[in-house]
Amino acid sequence: MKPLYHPSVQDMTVEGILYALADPVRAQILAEIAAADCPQSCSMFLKVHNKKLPKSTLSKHFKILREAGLIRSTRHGVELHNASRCAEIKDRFGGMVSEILKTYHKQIAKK
Amino acid sequence: MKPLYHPSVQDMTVEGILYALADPVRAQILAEIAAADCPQSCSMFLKVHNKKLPKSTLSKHFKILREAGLIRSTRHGVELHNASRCAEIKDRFGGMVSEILKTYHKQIAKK
DNA sequence: TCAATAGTTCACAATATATGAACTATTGAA
DNA sequence: TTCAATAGTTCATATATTGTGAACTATTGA
Repeated sequence: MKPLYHPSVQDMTVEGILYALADPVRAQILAEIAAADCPQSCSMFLKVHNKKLPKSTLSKHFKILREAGLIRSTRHGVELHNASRCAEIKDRFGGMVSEILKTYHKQIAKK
Repeated sequence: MKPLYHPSVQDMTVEGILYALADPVRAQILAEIAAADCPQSCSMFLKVHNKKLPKSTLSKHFKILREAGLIRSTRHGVELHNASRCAEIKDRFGGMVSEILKTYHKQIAKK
């Protein structure tokens, strides 16, 4: 299988991150990955979110998060483990990303 | 002329703001409006940025910022004055928006 | 070897975007 | 008043992007 592309921190861009997080589904995926204490598989979201999304769509969401630099995906057997890169990117983007997730969280809580 | 739509703060969304700011041109427009001490016209950007963008495109960028809730546009004679709504939205979104602009600024400075 | 599972890629229909051209609104001057 | 100039919007449409079912690849365990 083609290796998964992960940008280095210096190749990441603000616009790439904002594009990735402008979709509430992706923001929620990142929030759940960041909140979990172990890496999460893609299929976990299919189950948790009740298969509302086709898996090709979910796969693409993960790819966008990965190529924006927000998550790191590593293969473990048949599945991918997705971990947040928040710690790694903190110097350059961390405050922004956590503000975004925090503000989404407030918005969801309000509804 | 059709009145310009401005959402109330409670009708604004995180995704709408991120969508608007995921475009570096729009982020720069907002940064310049927020940094200026008086409201800025749309055509000012045409001049400052050397007419690199068609005015229909620029008009659309302003509309997106406006309808995301980030700027307020008021007609003064033949032109629109655009002012940042940062103060007004600070409670709900201010930290996020200023982090985004700050992070863009760092990115531009680095290049 | 084969079935099961996880995820990706492909194809393409549906949707969104950018921009030149035409249009509307306002002003100031003749 | 009319008219030209200026600011900005809207329209039409060509181009690009997105979402998704179907087909495919990779890995594992039986």
